[in-house]
Amino acid sequence: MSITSDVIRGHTEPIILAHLIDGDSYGYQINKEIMEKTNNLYELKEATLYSAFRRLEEAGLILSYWGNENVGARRRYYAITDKGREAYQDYKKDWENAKSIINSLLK
Amino acid sequence: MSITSDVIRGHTEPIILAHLIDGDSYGYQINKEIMEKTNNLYELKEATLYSAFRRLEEAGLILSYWGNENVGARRRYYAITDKGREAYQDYKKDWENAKSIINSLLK
DNA sequence: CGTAGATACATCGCCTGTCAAGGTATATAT
DNA sequence: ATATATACCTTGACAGGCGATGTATCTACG
Repeated sequence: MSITSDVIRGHTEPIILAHLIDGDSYGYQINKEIMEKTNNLYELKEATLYSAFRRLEEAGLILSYWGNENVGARRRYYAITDKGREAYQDYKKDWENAKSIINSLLK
Repeated sequence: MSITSDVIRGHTEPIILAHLIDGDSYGYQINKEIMEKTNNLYELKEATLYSAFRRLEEAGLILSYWGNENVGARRRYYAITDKGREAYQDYKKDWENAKSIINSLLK
């Protein structure tokens, strides 16, 4: 059983940030690793991924630069900023909070 | 710290169903009890609540009837259906699932 | 009596994140 | 040649949440 769009809403950004905490990466790879991590239970759709990158960059939580591959398709790498790390901690608190609220309302 | 709209998305319906499992109720009361249960951390907005009622009723997960109050404002009561109970169990599984997926992606 | 506040329902229209569909380009394998 | 994998990106539709607004009833207060 996979995860629904509604439930995932709002978690895309923290998921990306969490990934970037381990080091710079690029869209295609982030996508693949998330699928692997979840045993294909959750696939971040490309359109969702790229629109999240735009929002994160505009908010100053990540920054991007082109890789200098001389073979294969070009890659746009993303790096998390200090502001991004802070935001991630906030996100995490929100999530812990939301979890306990939702848990208390379902039974 | 309250809960964000994005994170709550998709949980409104199961929250209402969970409430109705304990017995029939009406909008205003459901709203109040949810606030109490969460110590005012989460307030289901009225517009959200009523639109969820419409969806749930249209999907056959709840049904509604007017109370026979002879004083005060009229109340529209809601009751959960068998189909609603089944749907609630599915929702719960989805939630357990989503929780573990999200947890595995944040750290 | 007027008015404020609680109870109770409802709708309209905007906002925002997700995603299906479509597109581009490079490299490798058959 | 053609398919597949890698890698990026945009557009437009969709749906749920919610601010704003409206209605009606009852109680309390001065």
